[in-house]
Amino acid sequence: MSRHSHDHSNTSLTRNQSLVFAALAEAAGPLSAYTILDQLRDAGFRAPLQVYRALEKLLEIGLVHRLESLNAFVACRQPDCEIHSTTAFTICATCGKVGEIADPAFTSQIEALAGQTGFALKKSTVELRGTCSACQAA
Amino acid sequence: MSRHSHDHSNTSLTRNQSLVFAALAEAAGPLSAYTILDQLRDAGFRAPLQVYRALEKLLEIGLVHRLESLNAFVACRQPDCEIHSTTAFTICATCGKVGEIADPAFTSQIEALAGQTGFALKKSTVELRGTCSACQAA
DNA sequence: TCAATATCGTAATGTTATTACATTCGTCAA
DNA sequence: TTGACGAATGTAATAACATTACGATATTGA
Repeated sequence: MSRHSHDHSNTSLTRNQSLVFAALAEAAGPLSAYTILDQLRDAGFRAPLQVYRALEKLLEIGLVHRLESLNAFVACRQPDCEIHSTTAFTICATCGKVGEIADPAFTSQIEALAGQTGFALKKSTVELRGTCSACQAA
Repeated sequence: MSRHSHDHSNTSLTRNQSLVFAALAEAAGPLSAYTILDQLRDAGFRAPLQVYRALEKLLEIGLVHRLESLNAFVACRQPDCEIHSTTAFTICATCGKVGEIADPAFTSQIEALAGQTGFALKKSTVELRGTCSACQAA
């Protein structure tokens, strides 16, 4: 195992991993690790580490993203996020919902930008804060 | 006052603000709030809030940046960071040093990307993790 | 001077994440 | 089948990061 494929199917999750993923998949927006913990008390979760360990695995698989600017996590909404190396997240200040934008041209530009200074890029964090179109309309 | 100019001169800082800024300006890399606190014990700092309050002001002025993916802070290295609305940070995994890249074309592309989905962009966080050219050479 | 605003000091608390250690589960080869 | 090994789990304690609350002091401007 331990292929770094981000294929979202055919990966067998453990019970804890499934529970954490389900919590995120059903949520309207990002959840903190401790919010997940609280939601899973009834399922037997007792300690933060149970959540963090599941998250670690889910992040590795690519089923979940971490939002650095929120210290929170979201389920990946893209069917094939392995194709697009860089995902930009839009985070609405009003409704809290998170969107994912995967644009190959954007990815290239980030790589080019890093390349200009000889920086060997490993991972990009792009988080855009603002107001989503729905909330602007309202 | 409360102009949102990012002009780095002609702003009068209080004692606490100056101390915090000096700590960051002299550091080789980003510092956490608690590291700053420890460094300023001798100067009379006793509590985290003294650091956080100074940082809040320095961030507002634009003298300091917050690195979300590190929970840490750096002094702004650009003479005129008000011109470039979006700064991309490169964070070296080896030496810990942080670089700032301000590219107008990149800024435009991020704005365009957000615009595609009708997202009203307020603030962008772009943090690139990898290895700087110096550390690759070594 | 007086009021308004910004800053400061201190303590307590809240939130996020990790370390340490012991145990259990799953798989696979001998 | 057994037993060895790696992955996953359970639990407690602690570390690291950040904010709330409250009161005092300083600065500024009408």
